[in-house]
Amino acid sequence: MKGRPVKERLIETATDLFYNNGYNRTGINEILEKSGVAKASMYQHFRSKEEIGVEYLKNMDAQATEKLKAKIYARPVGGERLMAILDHVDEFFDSGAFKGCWSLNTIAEISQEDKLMMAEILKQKKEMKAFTYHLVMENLNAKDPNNIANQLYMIYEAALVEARVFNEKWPIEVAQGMFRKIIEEN
Amino acid sequence: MKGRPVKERLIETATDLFYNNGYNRTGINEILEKSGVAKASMYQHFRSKEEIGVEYLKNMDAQATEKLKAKIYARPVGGERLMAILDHVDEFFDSGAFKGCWSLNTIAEISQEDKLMMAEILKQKKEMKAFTYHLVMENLNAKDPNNIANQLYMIYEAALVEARVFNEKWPIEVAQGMFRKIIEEN
DNA sequence: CCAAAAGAACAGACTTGTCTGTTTGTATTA
DNA sequence: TAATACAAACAGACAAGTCTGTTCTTTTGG
Repeated sequence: MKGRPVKERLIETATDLFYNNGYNRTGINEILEKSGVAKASMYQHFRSKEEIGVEYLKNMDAQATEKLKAKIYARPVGGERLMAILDHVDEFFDSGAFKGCWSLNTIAEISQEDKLMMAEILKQKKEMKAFTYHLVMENLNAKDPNNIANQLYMIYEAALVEARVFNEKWPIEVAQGMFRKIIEEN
Repeated sequence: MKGRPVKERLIETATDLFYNNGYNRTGINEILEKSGVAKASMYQHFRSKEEIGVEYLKNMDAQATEKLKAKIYARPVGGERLMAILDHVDEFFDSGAFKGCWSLNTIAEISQEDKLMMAEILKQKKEMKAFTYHLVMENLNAKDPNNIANQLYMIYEAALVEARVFNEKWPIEVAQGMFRKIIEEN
Protein backbone atom coordinates (compact mmCIF):
# COMPACT_ATOMS: atom_id res chain seq x y z
CA MET A 1 0.00 0.00 0.00
CA LYS A 2 2.87 2.41 -0.62
CA GLY A 3 4.08 4.49 -3.49
CA ARG A 4 0.86 6.20 -4.50
CA PRO A 5 -0.24 9.53 -3.03
CA VAL A 6 -1.40 9.42 0.56
CA LYS A 7 -4.81 10.92 -0.11
CA GLU A 8 -5.55 8.36 -2.79
CA ARG A 9 -4.49 5.49 -0.57
CA LEU A 10 -6.67 6.76 2.26
CA ILE A 11 -9.79 7.08 0.11
CA GLU A 12 -9.24 3.69 -1.44
CA THR A 13 -8.77 1.95 1.89
CA ALA A 14 -11.65 3.83 3.49
CA THR A 15 -13.91 2.90 0.58
CA ASP A 16 -13.10 -0.75 1.02
CA LEU A 17 -13.61 -0.76 4.78
CA PHE A 18 -16.64 1.54 4.94
CA TYR A 19 -18.52 -0.40 2.30
CA ASN A 20 -17.69 -3.88 3.58
CA ASN A 21 -17.75 -3.30 7.33
CA GLY A 22 -19.82 -0.14 7.75
CA TYR A 23 -18.97 3.47 8.45
CA ASN A 24 -19.41 3.46 12.21
CA ARG A 25 -17.76 0.12 12.70
CA THR A 26 -14.63 1.24 10.86
CA GLY A 27 -12.26 3.30 12.99
CA ILE A 28 -9.78 5.86 11.77
CA ASN A 29 -6.95 3.75 13.12
CA GLU A 30 -7.96 0.75 11.05
CA ILE A 31 -7.88 2.87 7.90
CA LEU A 32 -4.47 4.21 8.85
CA GLU A 33 -3.04 0.76 9.51
CA LYS A 34 -4.32 -0.75 6.27
CA SER A 35 -3.28 2.18 4.15
CA GLY A 36 0.07 2.59 5.86
CA VAL A 37 -0.50 6.28 6.50
CA ALA A 38 0.33 8.15 9.68
CA LYS A 39 -2.41 9.84 11.61
CA ALA A 40 -0.88 13.30 11.35
CA SER A 41 -0.58 12.85 7.60
CA MET A 42 -4.22 11.99 7.36
CA TYR A 43 -5.28 15.09 9.20
CA GLN A 44 -3.28 17.13 6.71
CA HIS A 45 -5.71 15.99 4.03
CA PHE A 46 -8.99 15.64 5.93
CA ARG A 47 -10.37 17.66 8.79
CA SER A 48 -12.52 14.85 10.14
CA LYS A 49 -13.65 11.29 9.66
CA GLU A 50 -16.80 12.61 8.10
CA GLU A 51 -14.82 14.29 5.32
CA ILE A 52 -13.34 10.91 4.47
CA GLY A 53 -16.86 9.53 4.56
CA VAL A 54 -17.94 12.02 1.94
CA GLU A 55 -15.02 11.03 -0.28
CA TYR A 56 -16.02 7.40 0.17
CA LEU A 57 -19.56 8.15 -1.01
CA LYS A 58 -18.29 10.15 -3.97
CA ASN A 59 -15.81 7.45 -4.89
CA MET A 60 -18.44 4.69 -4.85
CA ASP A 61 -20.80 6.82 -6.88
CA ALA A 62 -18.18 7.73 -9.45
CA GLN A 63 -17.21 4.10 -9.99
CA ALA A 64 -20.80 2.91 -10.26
CA THR A 65 -21.88 5.75 -12.51
CA GLU A 66 -19.00 5.17 -14.88
CA LYS A 67 -19.77 1.48 -15.27
CA LEU A 68 -23.49 2.08 -15.58
CA LYS A 69 -23.17 4.74 -18.26
CA ALA A 70 -20.73 2.63 -20.25
CA LYS A 71 -23.26 -0.19 -20.22
CA ILE A 72 -26.13 2.05 -21.20
CA TYR A 73 -24.49 3.91 -24.04
CA ALA A 74 -23.05 0.77 -25.56
CA ARG A 75 -26.63 -0.04 -26.59
CA PRO A 76 -28.78 1.50 -29.30
CA VAL A 77 -31.46 3.98 -28.29
CA GLY A 78 -34.54 2.22 -26.94
CA GLY A 79 -35.85 0.18 -24.07
CA GLU A 80 -32.72 -1.92 -23.75
CA ARG A 81 -30.90 1.12 -22.47
CA LEU A 82 -33.24 1.16 -19.49
CA MET A 83 -32.81 -2.56 -18.98
CA ALA A 84 -29.09 -1.89 -18.64
CA ILE A 85 -29.74 -0.39 -15.21
CA LEU A 86 -30.78 -3.76 -13.84
CA ASP A 87 -28.12 -5.63 -15.78
CA HIS A 88 -25.72 -3.44 -13.91
CA VAL A 89 -27.22 -4.46 -10.56
CA ASP A 90 -27.12 -8.06 -11.72
CA GLU A 91 -23.42 -7.87 -12.47
CA PHE A 92 -22.72 -6.09 -9.22
CA PHE A 93 -24.47 -8.90 -7.36
CA ASP A 94 -22.53 -11.58 -9.20
CA SER A 95 -19.21 -9.87 -8.55
CA GLY A 96 -19.26 -11.17 -4.99
CA ALA A 97 -18.48 -7.67 -3.69
CA PHE A 98 -22.14 -6.77 -3.42
CA LYS A 99 -23.29 -5.38 -0.09
CA GLY A 100 -26.23 -3.29 -1.26
CA CYS A 101 -26.41 0.44 -1.83
CA TRP A 102 -23.67 2.37 -0.03
CA SER A 103 -25.91 5.39 0.35
CA LEU A 104 -28.77 3.52 1.95
CA ASN A 105 -26.41 1.61 4.20
CA THR A 106 -24.75 4.81 5.33
CA ILE A 107 -27.90 6.83 5.86
CA ALA A 108 -29.11 4.22 8.32
CA GLU A 109 -25.92 4.53 10.34
CA ILE A 110 -25.25 8.22 10.63
CA SER A 111 -27.10 10.94 12.47
CA GLN A 112 -28.85 13.98 11.09
CA GLU A 113 -25.93 16.02 12.39
CA ASP A 114 -23.58 14.50 9.84
CA LYS A 115 -24.69 17.09 7.37
CA LEU A 116 -21.89 16.66 4.87
CA MET A 117 -22.64 13.00 4.32
CA MET A 118 -26.41 13.48 4.43
CA ALA A 119 -26.16 16.11 1.73
CA GLU A 120 -23.99 13.91 -0.47
CA ILE A 121 -26.37 10.95 -0.15
CA LEU A 122 -29.42 13.01 -1.03
CA LYS A 123 -27.55 14.53 -3.95
CA GLN A 124 -26.71 11.11 -5.34
CA LYS A 125 -30.26 9.85 -4.97
CA LYS A 126 -31.64 12.91 -6.70
CA GLU A 127 -29.13 12.52 -9.51
CA MET A 128 -30.05 8.91 -10.08
CA LYS A 129 -33.72 9.82 -10.11
CA ALA A 130 -33.04 12.64 -12.59
CA PHE A 131 -30.90 10.36 -14.71
CA THR A 132 -33.71 7.81 -14.88
CA TYR A 133 -36.02 10.56 -16.05
CA HIS A 134 -33.51 11.53 -18.70
CA LEU A 135 -33.33 7.94 -19.91
CA VAL A 136 -37.11 7.68 -20.05
CA MET A 137 -37.28 10.82 -22.17
CA GLU A 138 -34.52 9.57 -24.43
CA ASN A 139 -35.69 6.01 -24.90
CA LEU A 140 -39.46 5.89 -24.46
CA ASN A 141 -42.52 7.84 -25.52
CA ALA A 142 -44.28 7.79 -22.22
CA LYS A 143 -47.38 9.93 -21.68
CA ASP A 144 -46.34 10.59 -18.11
CA PRO A 145 -42.55 10.35 -18.20
CA ASN A 146 -42.07 11.65 -14.68
CA ASN A 147 -44.30 9.00 -13.18
CA ILE A 148 -42.73 6.24 -15.28
CA ALA A 149 -39.25 7.38 -14.29
CA ASN A 150 -40.20 7.37 -10.62
CA GLN A 151 -41.59 3.86 -10.96
CA LEU A 152 -38.42 2.59 -12.59
CA TYR A 153 -36.27 4.35 -10.04
CA MET A 154 -38.17 2.78 -7.16
CA ILE A 155 -38.03 -0.70 -8.66
CA TYR A 156 -34.30 -0.29 -9.17
CA GLU A 157 -33.85 0.70 -5.55
CA ALA A 158 -36.01 -2.18 -4.36
CA ALA A 159 -33.85 -4.61 -6.32
CA LEU A 160 -30.72 -3.27 -4.61
CA VAL A 161 -32.23 -3.38 -1.14
CA GLU A 162 -33.90 -6.76 -1.33
CA ALA A 163 -31.04 -8.56 -3.08
CA ARG A 164 -28.90 -7.45 -0.16
CA VAL A 165 -31.32 -8.33 2.62
CA PHE A 166 -32.02 -11.84 1.31
CA ASN A 167 -28.64 -12.23 -0.36
CA GLU A 168 -30.54 -13.84 -3.20
CA LYS A 169 -31.03 -13.01 -6.83
CA TRP A 170 -34.78 -13.23 -7.22
CA PRO A 171 -35.42 -9.55 -6.40
CA ILE A 172 -33.32 -8.55 -9.40
CA GLU A 173 -35.24 -10.93 -11.62
CA VAL A 174 -38.59 -9.73 -10.34
CA ALA A 175 -37.43 -6.17 -10.98
CA GLN A 176 -36.40 -7.09 -14.51
CA GLY A 177 -39.87 -8.46 -15.13
CA MET A 178 -41.48 -5.24 -13.94
CA PHE A 179 -39.05 -3.14 -15.98
CA ARG A 180 -39.82 -5.07 -19.18
CA LYS A 181 -43.53 -4.62 -18.74
CA ILE A 182 -43.28 -0.89 -18.09
CA ILE A 183 -40.94 -0.43 -21.04
CA GLU A 184 -43.20 -2.40 -23.38
CA GLU A 185 -46.23 -0.39 -22.35
CA ASN A 186 -44.53 2.96 -22.83
CA MET B 1 -41.26 5.78 33.83
CA LYS B 2 -41.89 3.83 37.05
CA GLY B 3 -44.54 1.46 38.27
CA ARG B 4 -44.59 -0.97 35.37
CA PRO B 5 -42.33 -4.03 35.21
CA VAL B 6 -38.68 -3.33 34.58
CA LYS B 7 -38.44 -5.51 31.49
CA GLU B 8 -41.39 -3.79 29.87
CA ARG B 9 -40.00 -0.35 30.59
CA LEU B 10 -36.65 -1.33 29.13
CA ILE B 11 -38.11 -2.66 25.91
CA GLU B 12 -40.36 0.33 25.49
CA THR B 13 -37.57 2.84 26.03
CA ALA B 14 -35.14 0.89 23.87
CA THR B 15 -37.72 0.73 21.09
CA ASP B 16 -38.13 4.48 21.17
CA LEU B 17 -34.42 5.22 21.18
CA PHE B 18 -33.29 2.51 18.76
CA TYR B 19 -35.85 3.48 16.17
CA ASN B 20 -35.42 7.23 16.42
CA ASN B 21 -31.68 7.48 17.00
CA GLY B 22 -30.32 4.19 15.70
CA TYR B 23 -29.12 1.02 17.39
CA ASN B 24 -25.40 1.78 17.49
CA ARG B 25 -25.85 5.38 18.44
CA THR B 26 -27.99 4.45 21.43
CA GLY B 27 -25.95 3.35 24.44
CA ILE B 28 -27.11 1.11 27.22
CA ASN B 29 -26.70 3.96 29.69
CA GLU B 30 -29.10 6.17 27.79
CA ILE B 31 -31.74 3.46 27.88
CA LEU B 32 -31.17 3.00 31.60
CA GLU B 33 -31.44 6.71 32.35
CA LYS B 34 -34.64 7.21 30.37
CA SER B 35 -36.31 4.09 31.72
CA GLY B 36 -35.15 4.70 35.26
CA VAL B 37 -33.70 1.21 35.59
CA ALA B 38 -30.37 0.29 37.16
CA LYS B 39 -27.73 -1.38 35.07
CA ALA B 40 -27.50 -4.43 37.29
CA SER B 41 -31.26 -4.85 37.05
CA MET B 42 -31.09 -4.73 33.29
CA TYR B 43 -28.53 -7.48 33.15
CA GLN B 44 -30.87 -9.64 35.19
CA HIS B 45 -33.30 -9.59 32.26
CA PHE B 46 -30.97 -9.43 29.26
CA ARG B 47 -27.59 -10.98 28.74
CA SER B 48 -26.48 -8.38 26.22
CA LYS B 49 -27.45 -5.27 24.33
CA GLU B 50 -28.14 -7.47 21.34
CA GLU B 51 -30.86 -9.33 23.24
CA ILE B 52 -32.57 -5.99 23.85
CA GLY B 53 -32.13 -5.27 20.17
CA VAL B 54 -34.01 -8.44 19.29
CA GLU B 55 -36.85 -7.44 21.60
CA TYR B 56 -36.91 -4.04 19.93
CA LEU B 57 -37.29 -5.63 16.51
CA LYS B 58 -40.00 -7.97 17.74
CA ASN B 59 -41.83 -5.14 19.45
CA MET B 60 -41.84 -2.94 16.34
CA ASP B 61 -42.99 -5.84 14.22
CA ALA B 62 -45.77 -6.79 16.59
CA GLN B 63 -47.13 -3.26 16.70
CA ALA B 64 -46.97 -2.81 12.93
CA THR B 65 -48.43 -6.21 12.16
CA GLU B 66 -51.34 -5.65 14.49
CA LYS B 67 -52.25 -2.32 12.91
CA LEU B 68 -51.77 -3.62 9.40
CA LYS B 69 -53.93 -6.69 9.87
CA ALA B 70 -56.67 -4.67 11.51
CA LYS B 71 -56.70 -2.37 8.49
CA ILE B 72 -56.72 -5.25 6.03
CA TYR B 73 -59.42 -7.36 7.60
CA ALA B 74 -61.73 -4.40 8.13
CA ARG B 75 -62.22 -4.48 4.34
CA PRO B 76 -64.17 -6.92 2.19
CA VAL B 77 -62.24 -9.56 0.27
CA GLY B 78 -60.71 -8.12 -2.89
CA GLY B 79 -58.05 -5.78 -4.17
CA GLU B 80 -58.70 -3.14 -1.54
CA ARG B 81 -57.24 -5.45 1.04
CA LEU B 82 -53.94 -5.28 -0.79
CA MET B 83 -54.18 -1.51 -1.09
CA ALA B 84 -54.42 -1.43 2.70
CA ILE B 85 -50.72 -2.26 2.86
CA LEU B 86 -49.82 1.09 1.35
CA ASP B 87 -52.51 2.94 3.25
CA HIS B 88 -50.75 1.66 6.31
CA VAL B 89 -47.42 3.10 5.10
CA ASP B 90 -49.20 6.32 4.29
CA GLU B 91 -50.58 6.63 7.78
CA PHE B 92 -47.24 5.73 9.30
CA PHE B 93 -45.62 8.52 7.28
CA ASP B 94 -48.25 11.05 8.32
CA SER B 95 -47.92 10.13 11.98
CA GLY B 96 -44.70 12.10 12.18
CA ALA B 97 -42.95 9.18 13.86
CA PHE B 98 -41.87 7.73 10.54
CA LYS B 99 -38.18 6.89 10.19
CA GLY B 100 -38.39 4.12 7.63
CA CYS B 101 -38.25 0.37 8.16
CA TRP B 102 -36.65 -0.61 11.47
CA SER B 103 -35.33 -3.82 9.99
CA LEU B 104 -33.61 -2.20 7.05
CA ASN B 105 -32.21 0.55 9.24
CA THR B 106 -30.83 -1.98 11.68
CA ILE B 107 -29.38 -4.38 9.14
CA ALA B 108 -27.25 -1.55 7.75
CA GLU B 109 -25.81 -0.84 11.18
CA ILE B 110 -24.98 -4.21 12.65
CA SER B 111 -22.36 -6.76 11.69
CA GLN B 112 -22.84 -10.28 10.46
CA GLU B 113 -21.73 -11.45 13.91
CA ASP B 114 -24.90 -10.11 15.48
CA LYS B 115 -26.62 -13.34 14.60
CA LEU B 116 -29.62 -12.96 16.86
CA MET B 117 -30.69 -9.69 15.28
CA MET B 118 -29.82 -10.80 11.77
CA ALA B 119 -32.00 -13.87 12.19
CA GLU B 120 -34.92 -11.83 13.51
CA ILE B 121 -34.72 -9.35 10.64
CA LEU B 122 -34.65 -12.07 8.00
CA LYS B 123 -37.53 -13.82 9.72
CA GLN B 124 -39.65 -10.68 9.62
CA LYS B 125 -38.88 -10.03 5.97
CA LYS B 126 -39.75 -13.59 5.04
CA GLU B 127 -42.97 -13.36 6.99
CA MET B 128 -44.03 -10.15 5.25
CA LYS B 129 -43.23 -11.71 1.89
CA ALA B 130 -45.23 -14.82 2.79
CA PHE B 131 -48.08 -12.70 4.08
CA THR B 132 -48.20 -10.78 0.82
CA TYR B 133 -48.41 -14.08 -1.02
CA HIS B 134 -51.25 -15.13 1.24
CA LEU B 135 -53.10 -11.90 0.49
CA VAL B 136 -52.61 -12.35 -3.25
CA MET B 137 -54.06 -15.84 -3.06
CA GLU B 138 -56.96 -14.65 -0.97
CA ASN B 139 -57.87 -11.53 -2.92
CA LEU B 140 -56.77 -11.98 -6.53
CA ASN B 141 -56.90 -14.62 -9.22
CA ALA B 142 -53.39 -14.19 -10.46
CA LYS B 143 -51.91 -16.66 -12.94
CA ASP B 144 -48.52 -16.38 -11.29
CA PRO B 145 -49.35 -15.48 -7.68
CA ASN B 146 -45.79 -15.91 -6.45
CA ASN B 147 -44.42 -13.44 -8.94
CA ILE B 148 -47.22 -10.95 -8.30
CA ALA B 149 -46.69 -11.22 -4.55
CA ASN B 150 -42.98 -10.60 -4.95
CA GLN B 151 -43.70 -7.55 -7.08
CA LEU B 152 -46.07 -6.11 -4.52
CA TYR B 153 -43.68 -6.88 -1.71
CA MET B 154 -40.82 -5.09 -3.46
CA ILE B 155 -42.93 -2.04 -4.27
CA TYR B 156 -44.02 -1.86 -0.65
CA GLU B 157 -40.42 -1.98 0.50
CA ALA B 158 -39.40 0.65 -2.02
CA ALA B 159 -42.12 2.96 -0.73
CA LEU B 160 -40.79 2.59 2.82
CA VAL B 161 -37.19 3.16 1.84
CA GLU B 162 -37.68 6.09 -0.51
CA ALA B 163 -40.20 7.94 1.61
CA ARG B 164 -37.59 7.88 4.33
CA VAL B 165 -34.61 8.89 2.20
CA PHE B 166 -36.37 11.84 0.60
CA ASN B 167 -38.67 12.46 3.54
CA GLU B 168 -41.36 13.07 0.96
CA LYS B 169 -44.64 11.42 0.14
CA TRP B 170 -44.36 10.88 -3.58
CA PRO B 171 -42.79 7.40 -3.29
CA ILE B 172 -45.89 6.18 -1.48
CA GLU B 173 -48.13 7.66 -4.16
CA VAL B 174 -46.06 6.17 -6.97
CA ALA B 175 -46.25 2.83 -5.18
CA GLN B 176 -50.02 3.14 -4.89
CA GLY B 177 -50.24 3.70 -8.62
CA MET B 178 -48.22 0.58 -9.33
CA PHE B 179 -50.25 -1.43 -6.82
CA ARG B 180 -53.55 -0.40 -8.42
CA LYS B 181 -52.37 -1.38 -11.86
CA ILE B 182 -51.12 -4.79 -10.75
CA ILE B 183 -54.32 -5.45 -8.80
CA GLU B 184 -56.53 -4.44 -11.74
CA GLU B 185 -54.62 -6.70 -14.10
CA ASN B 186 -54.79 -9.71 -11.81
C1' DC C 1 26.96 20.41 -8.59
C1' DC C 2 26.14 20.60 -4.03
C1' DA C 3 24.24 22.39 0.24
C1' DA C 4 20.52 24.56 2.62
C1' DA C 5 15.74 25.19 3.10
C1' DA C 6 11.03 23.65 2.70
C1' DG C 7 7.42 20.44 2.36
C1' DA C 8 5.46 15.86 3.17
C1' DA C 9 5.06 11.91 5.41
C1' DC C 10 6.44 9.41 9.18
C1' DA C 11 5.85 7.26 14.36
C1' DG C 12 3.40 7.12 18.24
C1' DA C 13 2.16 8.92 22.68
C1' DC C 14 -1.62 11.43 24.63
C1' DT C 15 -6.30 13.55 25.69
C1' DT C 16 -10.95 13.13 26.23
C1' DG C 17 -14.69 10.69 25.90
C1' DT C 18 -17.55 6.70 24.65
C1' DC C 19 -19.01 2.04 24.95
C1' DT C 20 -20.54 -2.76 26.99
C1' DG C 21 -20.53 -5.41 30.70
C1' DT C 22 -19.20 -6.74 35.91
C1' DT C 23 -19.23 -6.37 40.67
C1' DT C 24 -20.31 -5.06 45.34
C1' DG C 25 -23.26 -3.77 48.59
C1' DT C 26 -27.79 -1.63 50.01
C1' DA C 27 -32.74 -0.79 49.94
C1' DT C 28 -37.34 -2.10 48.85
C1' DT C 29 -41.26 -5.04 48.69
C1' DA C 30 -44.18 -8.97 48.47
C1' DT D 1 -36.98 -13.60 54.56
C1' DA D 2 -36.12 -14.01 49.93
C1' DA D 3 -36.42 -12.16 45.54
C1' DT D 4 -36.05 -7.98 43.03
C1' DA D 5 -34.30 -3.60 42.15
C1' DC D 6 -31.42 -0.21 43.48
C1' DA D 7 -26.81 3.02 43.22
C1' DA D 8 -22.32 3.50 42.07
C1' DA D 9 -17.81 2.29 41.21
C1' DC D 10 -15.05 -0.31 38.14
C1' DA D 11 -12.72 -2.75 34.18
C1' DG D 12 -11.16 -2.81 29.71
C1' DA D 13 -11.66 -1.84 25.05
C1' DC D 14 -12.06 1.47 21.57
C1' DA D 15 -13.26 5.92 19.44
C1' DA D 16 -11.69 10.67 17.20
C1' DG D 17 -8.63 14.04 17.20
C1' DT D 18 -4.15 16.66 18.90
C1' DC D 19 0.56 17.18 19.38
C1' DT D 20 5.66 16.54 19.41
C1' DG D 21 9.34 15.37 17.12
C1' DT D 22 11.81 12.56 13.28
C1' DT D 23 12.89 11.17 8.63
C1' DC D 24 12.83 11.56 3.84
C1' DT D 25 12.43 13.91 -0.60
C1' DT D 26 12.11 17.68 -3.47
C1' DT D 27 13.10 22.29 -4.56
C1' DT D 28 16.01 26.12 -4.70
C1' DG D 29 20.18 29.23 -4.45
C1' DG D 30 24.94 29.91 -4.79
